[in-house]
Amino acid sequence: MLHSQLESCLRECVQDLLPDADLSQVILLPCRDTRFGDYQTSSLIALAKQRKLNPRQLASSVLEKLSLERLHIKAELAGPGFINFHILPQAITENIAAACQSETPFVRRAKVSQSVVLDFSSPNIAKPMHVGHIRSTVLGSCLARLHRLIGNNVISDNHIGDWGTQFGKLLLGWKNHLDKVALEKDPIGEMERLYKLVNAATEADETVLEEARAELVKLQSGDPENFGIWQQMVRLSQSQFDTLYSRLGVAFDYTLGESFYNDRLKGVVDDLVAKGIARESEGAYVVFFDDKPELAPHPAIVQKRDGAFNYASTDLATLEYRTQNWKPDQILYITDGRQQLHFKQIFTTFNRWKGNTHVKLVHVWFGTILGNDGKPFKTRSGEVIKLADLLNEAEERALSVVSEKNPDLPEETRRNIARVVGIGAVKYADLLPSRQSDYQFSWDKMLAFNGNTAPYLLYAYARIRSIFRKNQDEFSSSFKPESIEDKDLIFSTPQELSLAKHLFSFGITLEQVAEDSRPNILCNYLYDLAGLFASFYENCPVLKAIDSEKTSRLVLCHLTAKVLQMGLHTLGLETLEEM
RNA sequence: GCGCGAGUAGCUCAAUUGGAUAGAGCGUCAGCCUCCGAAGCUGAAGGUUAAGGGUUCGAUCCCCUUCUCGCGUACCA
Repeated sequence: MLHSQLESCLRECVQDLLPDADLSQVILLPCRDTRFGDYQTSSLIALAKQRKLNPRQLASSVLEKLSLERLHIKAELAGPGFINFHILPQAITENIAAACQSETPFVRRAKVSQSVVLDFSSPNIAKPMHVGHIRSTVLGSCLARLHRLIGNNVISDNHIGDWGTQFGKLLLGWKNHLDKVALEKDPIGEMERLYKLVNAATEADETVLEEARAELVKLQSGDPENFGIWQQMVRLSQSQFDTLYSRLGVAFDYTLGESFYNDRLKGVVDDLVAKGIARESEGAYVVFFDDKPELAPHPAIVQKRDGAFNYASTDLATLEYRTQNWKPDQILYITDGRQQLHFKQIFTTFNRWKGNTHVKLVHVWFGTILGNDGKPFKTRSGEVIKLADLLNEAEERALSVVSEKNPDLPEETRRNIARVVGIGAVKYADLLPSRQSDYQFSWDKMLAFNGNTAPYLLYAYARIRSIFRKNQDEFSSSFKPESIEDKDLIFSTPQELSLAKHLFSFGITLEQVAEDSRPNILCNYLYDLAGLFASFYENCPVLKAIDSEKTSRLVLCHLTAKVLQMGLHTLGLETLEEM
């Protein structure tokens, strides 16, 4: 990989000159403004400053020591102490030819494979998955794919909400008001109806609430009848989840819900109390954070006054289980930003409880999806939007667009295109905004065929595939990328050069995404790639070119398609041969 | 009150975490189909990055003050 080779060279030079320098501070990045060069480092300015050296002088001594002939890169000193690097033509052909040999071109596998646990999606039993589950599910599965692609070891775990006080009301409703026909037809809808029914009744009548509590206590103490009903509710819900996950192309290695940790909760709290981490306060067991100013006003309850456990105790038990059984290097929790305080409490408590385990705990939080009015996205009547309805509408809208643009395609083909485009558009629209900000949901923007959208990227891919179909039909020539050598290649137009160089940055982009769990960086990279391809496509005829020019352009098409496909798959999108 | 976010072109959003002249899409205006998919491409106009101060070679980004909005803040997750 050109970038990492160059960065290593740079670091070696710095080490020779300043043996005690922290090399992780020496960073090489693709140039923002390509007029200056292809790669740039500004690290030497900072380094010189720390040591009270003249930045330009330091940069110039580094420059003298750098020998880049082997890499075919030209370097120059600029401004207050930048070094700009220009990729020479030989480096481009060599690296493009090398990429042709790879199954995953331009991707750099991790030197040391990390073990990463991802906690995402986490829907609740007996409730429909709704718009609020999109971001966690889409972002989480994207990160899982990303870590696998760059060579990490991934364990995804769906921590479903299958235990809690709501089951008292559900059980009461199930026993007294269950409509078996409705349950058959729409299990989640029926369970939701039961919950709402009983919930309303409890508000009107105190005794109903008592009955519900009694059912909950029976469930918790292992009453066979209630346990059996609960199992049914879990099974019915899980099958609905599975339907949605399959539409979304999402899979989990484990589904260990809250109930899995039931029999560990008491032990967790006992241990916390024994170690002096939690203590009794106002009847509850509570962890205080007096030594941490930001958390001092926010103690965490690990066992409620009525003796019940809550999500803090469950999350601690879960964390203990995961670290003991899976020994991960990192655990990523992909949830709503509103849980920031909760996870700060959990992480702090866990570190105090288990000492300094090496596991890195990260709360990957995200903002809210808003409607056109800038308020949380709801239906007109104020209801939460169900995920299934959202996906249906996305596919319907996509189908009507495809049918309008391409009426001659058979219906089955159009439906498949609509599926890929519709679901892809939902996912892409969710991953594109920087995750910590809220974003405004818009069908029109999402399914537009221009701008930074899924359809635009899928279109770029489909156009490339169309070139290869035509190449075979009309020219009956077969194209074998694996037999390409650098001497077969020549790139001369600015469009070819920009496109080729942008391909080189795929690997570093993936690493940046993994570093901060920010897929929008990948979205923007792919959008730029598609844009560069589009202008290459306008300016550089492929099939009409001859000899090495044609080969070179076919290679660029091939690698662009490959990178687009890898990138889109990482985001969770399928690709289409035609659309 | 405290904490976490957000405030960037008319609108919706970016900006490689301190880099050189802040970028896209929509909308507006002007061009490009006897040419591999026009679902595309090229160009123009549009900015005191909420306001003010500070740090330095350099600030949308870091620090301080102020304003506006969202979320969280002892027993729901």
